[in-house]
Amino acid sequence: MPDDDRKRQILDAALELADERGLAAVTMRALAQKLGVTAMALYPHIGDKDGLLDGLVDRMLAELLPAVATHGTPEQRLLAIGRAARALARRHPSAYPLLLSRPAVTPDAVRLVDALYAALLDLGVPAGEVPRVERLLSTFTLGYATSEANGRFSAGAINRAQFPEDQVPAHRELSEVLERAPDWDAEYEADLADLMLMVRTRWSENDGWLKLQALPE
Amino acid sequence: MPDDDRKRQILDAALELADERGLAAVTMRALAQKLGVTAMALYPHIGDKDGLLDGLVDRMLAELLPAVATHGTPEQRLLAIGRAARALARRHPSAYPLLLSRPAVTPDAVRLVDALYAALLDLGVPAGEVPRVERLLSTFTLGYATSEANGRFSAGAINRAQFPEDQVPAHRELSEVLERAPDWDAEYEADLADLMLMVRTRWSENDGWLKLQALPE
DNA sequence: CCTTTGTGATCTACGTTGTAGAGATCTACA
DNA sequence: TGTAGATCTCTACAACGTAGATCACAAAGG
Repeated sequence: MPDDDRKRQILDAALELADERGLAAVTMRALAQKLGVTAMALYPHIGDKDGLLDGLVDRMLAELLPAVATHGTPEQRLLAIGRAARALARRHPSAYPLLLSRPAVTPDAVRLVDALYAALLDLGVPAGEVPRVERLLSTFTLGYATSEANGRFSAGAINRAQFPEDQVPAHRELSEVLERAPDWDAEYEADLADLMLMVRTRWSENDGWLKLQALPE
Repeated sequence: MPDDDRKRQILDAALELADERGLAAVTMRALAQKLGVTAMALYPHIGDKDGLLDGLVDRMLAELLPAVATHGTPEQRLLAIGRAARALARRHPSAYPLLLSRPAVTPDAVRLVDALYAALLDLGVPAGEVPRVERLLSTFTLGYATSEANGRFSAGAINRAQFPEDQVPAHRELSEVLERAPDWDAEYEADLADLMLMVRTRWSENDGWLKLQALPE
């Protein structure tokens, strides 16, 4: 039974490696060298490469956990986690996308989800909808930072010019807006605000204000 | 200058391979064997492995493009694209996550984004906010299917039991709900509905109804 | 007819990856 | 001193992406 402290050392080094040189640079050999051992020395601690990546997910979630607060309004608590998630993504842009692609079932992960459930319940979201809304919010949060990290966003302006403009009328109409480089921090904050508005509008503080209309077929 | 038909043949085979045996099974050698040639024969057509994956992104976006409609209300048009995106993810669960991790700058990609821009403009979203809202919606759509494909969602019930229940009070409160296996189709539809509600609430059909409050610090 | 040209595919080979398997080294307690 | 258990090392292998050189063959020009 390997030492758990050693495992954390390994995961810390792996995360550092990912931060410095990208996820692709996290190879068994490179990681081992950083720790002054052989690649094979890692296996008893982390299982295999997949186990290492799962460990990174845990490691990051643990880093996110302090953002869970018990004081404040439920909305404040949701926002705190949302903001902490983005801060985490900023610190570990290469590793963060792993959160989207690997299920997290560690105690820390469950605790985090529990905090989100609790906040949503406090906000007035009916129990039957809470897990769904949690998935909606966490999916957005993880997807957004993943998109940022992988450059999905920042590649629009390049080849817009090479288009016959009448094929992309909306782009033309928005050309002035599209010139400006977005402020991603402000954008994320605005997104959070909209999502909070959505939750509030839908369920709390306004019973009967709006009824969800049936969606058009 | 290699033949473009050949390139599409290769991409079709690669997508099929990914659908059948997962993205990890899409190796140069395996793909070449499926086509009855050598691995090196692929290079003139697709560049390199990265080019192949970019090609898969294009291939999938092309498959999504027919969902772009010019008739119907803007809301109907947004929903049509959202639903088509999920159908695409169902058809190509292994390859779909690539859409989140690779910028798409092909003509097809721009055309798709243009359709989303146009619908949002028609819905009354102010020009300055349209790109942001497009990113919000597409991020959710891509992230959701990616989460589904990678099993991020369907792993909660397993180890909830092994917890000291007082550490996860919200889970306990929701235990009945969490027992039920979610209907993912219905959930996605409900998410789309909520996001549509968000857009409508925020900008259209209700000027002055709701003012976005400043977010708590 | 032969030759040239060019486009694909092939063959071989290299460095890197994850990891299996066997052995070495060290610690601690009898 | 000897033995047990844990930790690391050494060696080796199959599979990966791909560089470089070669080859097959169809179309075009004389």
